[in-house]
Amino acid sequence: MPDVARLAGVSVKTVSRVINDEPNVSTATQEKVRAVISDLGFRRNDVARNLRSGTTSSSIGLVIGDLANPFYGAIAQAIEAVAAPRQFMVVVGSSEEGPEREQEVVAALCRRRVDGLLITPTGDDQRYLVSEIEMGTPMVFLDRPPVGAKADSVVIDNRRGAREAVAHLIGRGHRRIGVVGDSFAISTTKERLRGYDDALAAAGIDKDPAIVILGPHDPAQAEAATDALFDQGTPPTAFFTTNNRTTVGVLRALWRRGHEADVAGFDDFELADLLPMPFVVVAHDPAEMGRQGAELLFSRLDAGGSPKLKPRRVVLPTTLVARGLGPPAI
Amino acid sequence: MPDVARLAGVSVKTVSRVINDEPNVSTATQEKVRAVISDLGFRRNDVARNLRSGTTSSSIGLVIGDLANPFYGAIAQAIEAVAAPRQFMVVVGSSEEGPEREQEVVAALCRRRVDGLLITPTGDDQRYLVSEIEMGTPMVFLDRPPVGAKADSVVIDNRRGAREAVAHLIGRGHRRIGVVGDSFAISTTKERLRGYDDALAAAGIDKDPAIVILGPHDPAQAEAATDALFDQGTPPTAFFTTNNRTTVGVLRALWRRGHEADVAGFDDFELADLLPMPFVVVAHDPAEMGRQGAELLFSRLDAGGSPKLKPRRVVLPTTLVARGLGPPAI
DNA sequence: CTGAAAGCGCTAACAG
DNA sequence: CTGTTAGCGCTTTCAG
Repeated sequence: MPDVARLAGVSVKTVSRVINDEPNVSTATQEKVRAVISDLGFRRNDVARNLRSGTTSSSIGLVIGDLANPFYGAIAQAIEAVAAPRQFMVVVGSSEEGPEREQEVVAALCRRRVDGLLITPTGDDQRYLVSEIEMGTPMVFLDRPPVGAKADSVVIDNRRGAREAVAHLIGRGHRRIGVVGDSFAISTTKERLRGYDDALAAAGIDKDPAIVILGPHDPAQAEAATDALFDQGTPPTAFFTTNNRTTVGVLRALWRRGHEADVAGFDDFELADLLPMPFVVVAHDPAEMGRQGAELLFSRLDAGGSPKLKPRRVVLPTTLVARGLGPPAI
Repeated sequence: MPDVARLAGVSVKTVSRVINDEPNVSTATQEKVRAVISDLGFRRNDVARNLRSGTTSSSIGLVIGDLANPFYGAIAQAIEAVAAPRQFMVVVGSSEEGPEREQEVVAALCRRRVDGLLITPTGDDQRYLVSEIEMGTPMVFLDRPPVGAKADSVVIDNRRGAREAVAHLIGRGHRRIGVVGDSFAISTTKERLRGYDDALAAAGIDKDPAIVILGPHDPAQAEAATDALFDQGTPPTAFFTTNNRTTVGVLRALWRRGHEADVAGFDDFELADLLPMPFVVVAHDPAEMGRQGAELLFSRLDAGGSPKLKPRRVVLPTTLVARGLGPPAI
């Protein structure tokens, strides 16, 4: 920038004025400066700019699980769509590897002084964030609320969605309903299981822990778990699955085995409508989660980031939808 | 940091040494400093740090299309996985809205002084990047090579993959093979179409432009295009589709119409194996594309970013895979 | 082993 | 309309 100033025969401040479209620069000077700028291929350094003005880095951090999972991809996409028009960039870090990684990523993002954080928590303890929150970094939790820290969150009505799904299976005459779900350490799994319990209790059905398998994290593991359920004891006549990964696995196993059971799964997914057997899903809108989370974060930022506004919590609705081909399962 | 120094009774340089694990600090001093740091909740400001040391921001920019598309999601995920162990963050910007947006995002990323760029180009003209490349910003193009600029790229063997797919349809006896594809402005569409032409030519079949529809950008549009092909003139007996979006649309239409034609589609996708009709896909590995692209970028960075190493080009292979249920279509 | 001074590239605050 | 001076928070350089 001093180079530009020298060649244009003006002061650095004038150059600064020109590149920031500030008023009070004569048109002649402007043109001279712009000419030199394009001559030199000069580009403003936003890092230094933000350092000086101190307040904003015009970037938000996104801590998220596997982007290859369309669920997370949709969230990320929606966030970027909200950030872009505001000239904010999104810095992403994967939390998939576990709670330690989550903390590392958050720390790295804070060191870079992102203006705010959007977090899909992995661990079940966010106390490590309280000091950060108190220091005034706005953050919004997506999909799962923070544990041990007060912050905004956007979540799904997990319990109700699960209850409706399982009640639907019961309504179809099932009394022995197995579960194939992701790790119980994940709070959404817990909530969805609570909905399962609710529905059983409401129908006066005793829960049989032997047909509840928690842990499978991808379709292959869920498929194996389903087989295990059939190969020992009295198999379930229907399955409830806690997310799209496990739903896919269970459907695969059932298809292979000749569709021996009904299925109700949490999360909708593409092509669900074209799978060769009927089932139902608890549908919701991941993009809406990203969108609302980002809006929430920006409303905090616009409000000047006073950390003492009480945490807001948005709960997104679910709907039970019939999927798959064949006689509708709803 | 001056605060920390004062309270610890040392100089800022010593604090700097401690937070960077530099040698030559007595254990006693270290402990004193660390104590004050955690007392104050001090966090190193990486922005300022990078400003001074000038060289690296420890971040790479990713300009990519819709992250909600699993194809792009897989790429992004793989890139993050390569960057994370090197302590690099990934700053993402969506290019989906078109070439202008692509340029804006790239400019914003460069102003932030990312160390390198990974780009999935939207436009068909990257001449705007030559000055940036000459200034020494390493960049790698993914999925499509740059036009009008010299840079590394990782692409798929589009032409060969398409040729094999269409040859396969011909081998099954088809001579009237329709195309439903994304915009011809996208270079991958062009290449895949060239493969289609190759296969027809090799079999001595005349191309009928009336059954080649280019433009559909999502499944719904592709579905409508398929219907249009059936509702006017002599319909094709088989379809070639240029990406997973259009494949899904065509399959939807065919299923609705009672599977009146064979299909070969570019790109594999989840659950393809469970769809209720047989078809083939040109499979490849998007994650591998992201991984290799990121590795390429880092190898440039490690090499000090000398812009004059000649551009490398990685071409990823494809395989023809039978998908769907029913009598194998391969 | 430790510190003082200079400065990264830019903008804020105040002059002219 | 334009310029000068300071300084963002840190690291580099060189001197103790």
